[in-house]
Amino acid sequence: MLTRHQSVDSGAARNQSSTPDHATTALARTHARAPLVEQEWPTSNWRLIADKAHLYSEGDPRTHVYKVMHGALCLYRLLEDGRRQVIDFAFEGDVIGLGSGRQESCSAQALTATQVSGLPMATLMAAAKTNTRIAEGLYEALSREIVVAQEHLMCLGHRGAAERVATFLVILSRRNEARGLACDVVTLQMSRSDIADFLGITIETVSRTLTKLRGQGLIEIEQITTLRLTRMSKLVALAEGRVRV
Amino acid sequence: MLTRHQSVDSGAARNQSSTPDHATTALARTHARAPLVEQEWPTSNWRLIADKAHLYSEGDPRTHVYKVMHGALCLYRLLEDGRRQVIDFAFEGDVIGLGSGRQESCSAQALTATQVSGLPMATLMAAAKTNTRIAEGLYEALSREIVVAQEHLMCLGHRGAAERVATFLVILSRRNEARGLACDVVTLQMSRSDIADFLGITIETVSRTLTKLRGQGLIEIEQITTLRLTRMSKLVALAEGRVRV
DNA sequence: CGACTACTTGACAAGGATCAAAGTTGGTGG
DNA sequence: CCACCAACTTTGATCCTTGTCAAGTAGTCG
Repeated sequence: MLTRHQSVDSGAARNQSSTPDHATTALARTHARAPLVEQEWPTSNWRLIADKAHLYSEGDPRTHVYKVMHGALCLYRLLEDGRRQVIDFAFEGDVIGLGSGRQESCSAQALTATQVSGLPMATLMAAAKTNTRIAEGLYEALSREIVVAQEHLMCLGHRGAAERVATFLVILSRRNEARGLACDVVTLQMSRSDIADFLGITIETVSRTLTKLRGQGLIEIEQITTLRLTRMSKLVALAEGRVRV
Repeated sequence: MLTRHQSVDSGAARNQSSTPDHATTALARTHARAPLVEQEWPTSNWRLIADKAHLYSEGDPRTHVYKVMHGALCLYRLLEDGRRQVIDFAFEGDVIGLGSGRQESCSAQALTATQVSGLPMATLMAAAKTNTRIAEGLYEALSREIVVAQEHLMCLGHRGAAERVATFLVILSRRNEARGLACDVVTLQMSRSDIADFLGITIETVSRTLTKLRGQGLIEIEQITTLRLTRMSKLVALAEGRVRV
C-alpha cells in the first residue's frame, strides 16, 4: 500500500534543522526529507523505464521498493470509468513502493525515460527486523507520506482552481528547495493532463488558471514546461487560502 | 503525523480471509482491520472526552496513541481562512495518533462523549524496538492509513456530489461490517457539517444529495442520523463511478 | 515541410456555492 | 407534559465557477 517518494533513513538525525516538526503553514513540511542511508541501498538492480512506460501497475505484486535515480514518475490510480487520480509525482532521489500490502496500490508511470534502483521488499524487511534504525526510518517515511496525503486532501477539499494550482506550484517549489535547487523556477516534468488529474480539475482549467496567474504577475511562463514563480509569498497565500484570486 | 484509526497488530495472521490484498473495487479494502494485540494495550490510562471537546489539537505534542473505547471522534485540519478538512472519523475500536512526527498533524474532536485509552508513544516505540511483530504491526497500520487516504483522494478528485456522498455511505457501511454490525444501516454519529467537510462540499449539497438518493430509492432516511442503504449495489456503483446519478 | 500531439482560448451549459427562509429536533424550564 | 428556544437540517432561488465542446495555435518528430 504505498506510493510515496520518501527517504528510508534512520531517523536518528532528523529534525535538526530549524524547521519545526509541525510548521505553522499547511505546506511547510511537505516533502521534507532527510538524507538516505546510502549504504543500505544497492548499487545494482537498476532498471531503465522508457518514456510513458510503467514501472508497475495497480495490483501488481509488490516485489521491490524503488529509488528514482534519474527522471520522474507519476503515481496514479484509476476509477472504473477511466477517470484518473494522480496520487503523487516521484522525482530524483524519491523512494516509492513502500507499504505493507502484497500488491501495489498505485500505478507508476515514467514521465520521461527514468532510471530506478530497486531494493527487494524481502531484503528491506529483513534489514528492518535486525536493524531498529531502519525500521524507524520506514515508519517515519510512511508517516511523512501520510502527512503529504493529508495536505493533498486539504488541497482537493472545497477549494477553487486557483488555490489548487497555486498549491501545486508551491509543492514543486518546496520539493526543489529540499533537493537544493532553485525554488523560484519550477520545471514541469509532467503534462497538463497529469497536473489536472493531480488537482482534480480539467486540463483547460489548469491552462486558464496558469494564464490568469501570469496575468496577475504571480508567475511567468518561460516555456511550457518552465515557470518562474515571481511573488512566491502571494502564491503561498493563495495556496493557504489567505487570499482570493 | 498521523490520524487514522488502525489496529496495531502483529500482522502475522493478516490476510487469511478470502479478501485479496488488492481488491478489484476501490473501496473494498477501506478500513479493513485485523484484531488488535490486546495484551499490548493498557487497561489504565483512560480518558473521557466531553461532547465536542478536543482530545488533542493540531500542533499539540504527540504524547500518546489512543484507542477509542466508546464514542466517536472527528479528525480534521484547518486552513488559515477557517475552512476545515475532515481527514477522517474514528469509531469504537479505532486507533488514532500513530505516526512519527513530534506533533499532532490533526485535531481530534469528540462527536459525542467519548472514552479513549491512551498508550504513551514512548512505551509503544520501546515495545516496537524489542518486538518485531509490533514494529510490523505499526508499519502495516500506517500502510493501511495511506491506502485510506488515497481512497479519500480518489473521492475528492473530480467527482460529483452524488458520488462523494455515496462513497461516504459505503465507507461507513464497510466499517460497520468490519466491526460486525449491520452493513445496510448506518448511524451518522457526525453532523451534516462534518460530512460536508469530509467530502469537500457544503452542508446544503449534502442534504440535497441525500434527498435525491432517497428519491431514487437508494437509501431510506429513517431518522436524521439513521440511514438504511437499500440497493447497496447501486450505491457502490455510484461510489466507483460506474453509474451516473 | 507536414502530420501529430499537446496546449491555449472561446462559448456555452451544468453543477454547486451562496444567500435566504422554512421546517425539525432536542433540550430546558415552566 | 407541554411550550419554547436554539441549533441543526432541509428546501428554494440565484449566481458563479468550472466542465464540456469546439476551434485554433504552437511545438515536435519524422
